[in-house]
Amino acid sequence: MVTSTSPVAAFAALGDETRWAVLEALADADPAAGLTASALAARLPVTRQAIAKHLVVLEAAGLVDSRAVGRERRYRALGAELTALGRRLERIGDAWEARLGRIASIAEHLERG
Amino acid sequence: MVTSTSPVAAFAALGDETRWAVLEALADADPAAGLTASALAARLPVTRQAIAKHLVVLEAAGLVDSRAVGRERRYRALGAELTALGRRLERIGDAWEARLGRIASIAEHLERG
DNA sequence: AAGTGATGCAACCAGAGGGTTGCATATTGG
DNA sequence: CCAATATGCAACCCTCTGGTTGCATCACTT
Repeated sequence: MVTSTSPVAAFAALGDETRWAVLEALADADPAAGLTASALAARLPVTRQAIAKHLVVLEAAGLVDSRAVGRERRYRALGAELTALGRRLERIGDAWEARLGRIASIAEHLERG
Repeated sequence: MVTSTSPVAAFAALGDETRWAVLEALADADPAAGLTASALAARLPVTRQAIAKHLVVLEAAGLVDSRAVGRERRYRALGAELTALGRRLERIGDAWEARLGRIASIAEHLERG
């Protein structure tokens, strides 16, 4: 797990429609090659610079990968990180539900005396 | 599934530390009773009004539940929604990874001739 | 060597958002 | 009925952020 930053940052990163559009475009692209900021800007209705900023956020959140290839920089979507984040959320939710279950069973015991 | 709004809104809601603090406080509380905005404000270092706004966001995102009890309003954390959201994320991540796997296997086939 | 295309950095703008204070309103308890 | 407590609503402030334009830079191609 290379998940460097806090999950909260990752959720904040996922809390923006444009960023999802970027992620989906990256997921659609050839993972081996990746996509450049310019290529993404061609597909989406915002400037290259705006895309670049989103990519910074996504990379800081660990949801995206980049490598320099000559004069361009190729980005890839990291599905595994998304999966890990999802599992984390799932565990937390389950824990909360479990607590609810315990309370319910205690209440049941009390009722029965 | 009562998940009304878009998942993006839910992620945005989860992209704030204070909101996590609120959620955790709610998860710690007795689920049957819940907590009021005032009670939460007593536990956290922000105003009741700030808490109230966060609760609006969390409820709109479907992560929190509320019911009026006399003159007060009790909030509960909905762990199940969190779990569902987590599963969703997991599925998307897995799909992206699967695509990566397909590409890899195609490449392998091509190499073998 | 020169032109072209891609990136990076900086300034700037407008709107959203987290936070506060203040006040009005409603409901409970004596 | 009256006082106390909890909520709701509104205005306001400041920061963050998504977006833009403009310019400098750097690497590939011819």
